[in-house]
Amino acid sequence: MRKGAETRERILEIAEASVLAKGFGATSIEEVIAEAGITKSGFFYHFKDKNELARALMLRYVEENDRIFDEVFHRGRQLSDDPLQSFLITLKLLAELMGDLPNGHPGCLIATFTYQERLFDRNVRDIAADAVRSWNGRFRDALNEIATVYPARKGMDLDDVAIMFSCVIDGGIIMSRGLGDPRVLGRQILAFRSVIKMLFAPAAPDIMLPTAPTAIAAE
Amino acid sequence: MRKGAETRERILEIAEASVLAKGFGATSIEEVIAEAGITKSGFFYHFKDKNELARALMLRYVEENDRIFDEVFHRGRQLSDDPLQSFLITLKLLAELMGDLPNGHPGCLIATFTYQERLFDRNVRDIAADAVRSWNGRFRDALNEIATVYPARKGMDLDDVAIMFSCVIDGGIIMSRGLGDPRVLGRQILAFRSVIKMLFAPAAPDIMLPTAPTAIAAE
DNA sequence: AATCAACTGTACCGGCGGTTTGGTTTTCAC
DNA sequence: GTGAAAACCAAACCGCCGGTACAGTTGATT
Repeated sequence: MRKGAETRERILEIAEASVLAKGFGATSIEEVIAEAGITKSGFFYHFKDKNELARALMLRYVEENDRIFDEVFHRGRQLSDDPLQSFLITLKLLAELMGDLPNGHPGCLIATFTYQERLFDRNVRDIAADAVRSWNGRFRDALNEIATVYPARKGMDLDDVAIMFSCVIDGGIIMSRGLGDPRVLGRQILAFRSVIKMLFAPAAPDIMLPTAPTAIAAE
Repeated sequence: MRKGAETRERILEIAEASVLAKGFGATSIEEVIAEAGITKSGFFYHFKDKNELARALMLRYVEENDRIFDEVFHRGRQLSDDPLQSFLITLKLLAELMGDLPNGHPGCLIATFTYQERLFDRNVRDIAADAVRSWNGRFRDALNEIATVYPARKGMDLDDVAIMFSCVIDGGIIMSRGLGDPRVLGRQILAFRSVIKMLFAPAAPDIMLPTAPTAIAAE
C-alpha cells in the first residue's frame, strides 16, 4: 500500500526523465523497468498500458508545477503589498529556481507532448491544455491586478503578455538545451521581468515606489 | 538522377510531418514509405540509416529557415532605411507568415530534436545548435544596428532580447499547438514587436520618424 | 488464519523496426 | 541504342517491444 505508491513514483520519475531525453515513443517500458529494478508484471500492475503511463506522467507534472507556482506567487505576495513589486519578486524567484539547476531545467513535459500529440488520446491532451490555460490565467490575473494600480503601456494586450511568459519559459528551456547553456533560461525569465518593468513603468523604469501608484514622471 | 532528388524530397516532406506530429522515435520508416509509395529498399537507397534521415531533415529545415529569414530581413531593409523601422517591418512580415498558416505552423524541428536529443548523434545536434546561434546572431545584429541610432532602454541585455525572440517563436508554436489556437503564434510575434518598440522608443512609442533619430520627447 | 496489496517468474505472441543482400528497371550520357 | 550508373523492388532477417496470461510468492494488515 505505501510501498506501492513508492514504486509507482519511482517508475514515473524514471519514465519522465526518459521521455524528456528521448520522447515518449522512444521510451521503452523494458528500459524503465530495468532501471527501476522491477519486472514487467510489476509495471503492468501499476499501469494497465503505456497510455496510462502518459496520463499519469502528465497529471504528476501538472500537479508539481501548480505547486511551484502556488508557492512562488505566494512568496511574492508575502514580500510586497504592491502587485507590481510582488510579481517582479515572483519572477525573480522563478528565475533563480529554474535557472540555477545544476544540469539545467529537466524539460517541460507539456512541450514534449505537444510535439508528439498523435501518440496520446484526447484525455491527455486536454489535461495539458487545461493546465496551460490555468497557468496563463494566473499570469494574466497578476497583470490585471498590476494594471489597476499602474497604467499599462498601450499597444500590448495583457492576455498576450501573459501567454508570452509561458512562451519565454518553454522557449528558454529549448534554447538552454539546444545551446547547451543552462543559464539561458534564467536570463530569459529575467529579461521578461525587464519587459514587465518597462510595460508598467514607462517613464521611470528604475525607480519604483511600492506604495504610491505615481507612474508618470520626467525621465 | 532528377527523379531521385524528387523522391528524396517527398520522403523528407512526409518524414518531417510525421516527426512533428509524433516525434522521431515514433516515426516509423514503414509508415513513411507507405505514404510515399515506395518500398523499404527505395528508402535505404536514399538514406543509409535512420540517423541519416534525421540529419537530412535537420539540414533541410535549417536551410529553409535561413532562406525565409534572408527574404524577410531583406524585405524589411528594402522598405525602410531606418534600422528600427525595417526590423519592425520584418517582425510584422514574420507574424503574417507564421501566423496565417491555415493549420497553424507545422512546428519547429529544432524544438522536437532538442527534446529527443538522446536519439541523435553529436553531428545532428551541432547542426541544430549552430543554426540557432546563427539566427540569434542575426537578431542581435539587427538590434545592435538599431541601438546605434536609437538609445536602448537600460536594464535589458540586447543578446538576451535577441534570444528572447527565438524563445517567443518556439514557445509560440508550442502554445498554438497546445491550446489548439493557430493565431497565438502570430500574436506572440506581434507582442514581441511591441516589446521592441517599447525598448527603443520609450517616450513616444507610437510616433516614429524613419529618418530622424530623435528619440527623447515628451509623452 | 485469512486477506489483500504488491509484486516476481515464465512463457508467449504478433508485429514492427531497422537493416542487408541481391536482383531489376529506369534514366541519361554518349 | 547501348552501356553504365542511378533508382528502385522483393524478400528475408533478427531482435525488440508492447502486451497478455497466469500461477506463484512475500509481507503487512485485520
